[in-house]
Amino acid sequence: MEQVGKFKLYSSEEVLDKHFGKVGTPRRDDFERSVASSVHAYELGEAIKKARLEQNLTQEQLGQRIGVQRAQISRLEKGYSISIPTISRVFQALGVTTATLDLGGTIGKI
Amino acid sequence: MEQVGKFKLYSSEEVLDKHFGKVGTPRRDDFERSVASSVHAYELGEAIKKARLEQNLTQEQLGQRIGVQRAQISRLEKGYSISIPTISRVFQALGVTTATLDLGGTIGKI
DNA sequence: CAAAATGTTTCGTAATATCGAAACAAATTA
DNA sequence: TAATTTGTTTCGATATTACGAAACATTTTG
Repeated sequence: MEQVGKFKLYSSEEVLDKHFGKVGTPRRDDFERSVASSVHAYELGEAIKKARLEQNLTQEQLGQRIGVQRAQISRLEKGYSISIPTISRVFQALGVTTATLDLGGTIGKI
Repeated sequence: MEQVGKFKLYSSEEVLDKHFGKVGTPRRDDFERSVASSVHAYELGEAIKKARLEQNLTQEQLGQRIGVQRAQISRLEKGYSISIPTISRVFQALGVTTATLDLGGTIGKI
């Protein structure tokens, strides 16, 4: 692992070892045989939604915290593209300080 | 910590505990007295540059891997805003699978 | 030092993302 | 079930980001 300012960079091996175990272990072998998955904005939206619901907030209420309509929160949760500044604002409003994005595999629209 | 698809969510406390130690320890107390820092695109650019140089690649060569001019790589490393799909493509081209972005504190232009 | 390679910046255009308004849909509550 | 609340979608306007071309600057190499 490597630190650059606030960013930590991991090699593919490090991430795979950590998430699926070393090469030769069952889980890792399963992974190696599988197709690499993509990161989708959808998943990011799911994360936002989950965090919001755990705090029993409506989209309206979350929207008020960052100054947008509930329609906009809906769009973000549905995964219709989202930028880093927006991610920041939303997660900050939810008190979530860090989000880890796995950027490996085939990357689609996010 | 909480997992939502490929995303891990941490509370502010978890992140602070991990990075600076529990409340009461010297490092943490130093942090508590300090001003929360921002995430800047600059740092992300620094991370890209560092990863690129470690592989002895020129901006031209990295650009070829993702199909852009060296001018574009320069801009990304300089931190003139960068989107998630772009982060994905660049880090993937560099073989970096995961980047952790700390989204807490006051977020500036990124 | 001269030439080549590498990195930076500006300009302009194209592609993406933001987001309110307002209609529509689904879920909740009285 | 009727009313209200909550969530979704479309439309259109505005803002932001991507990025080539090309000029300029810096660094490296012969």
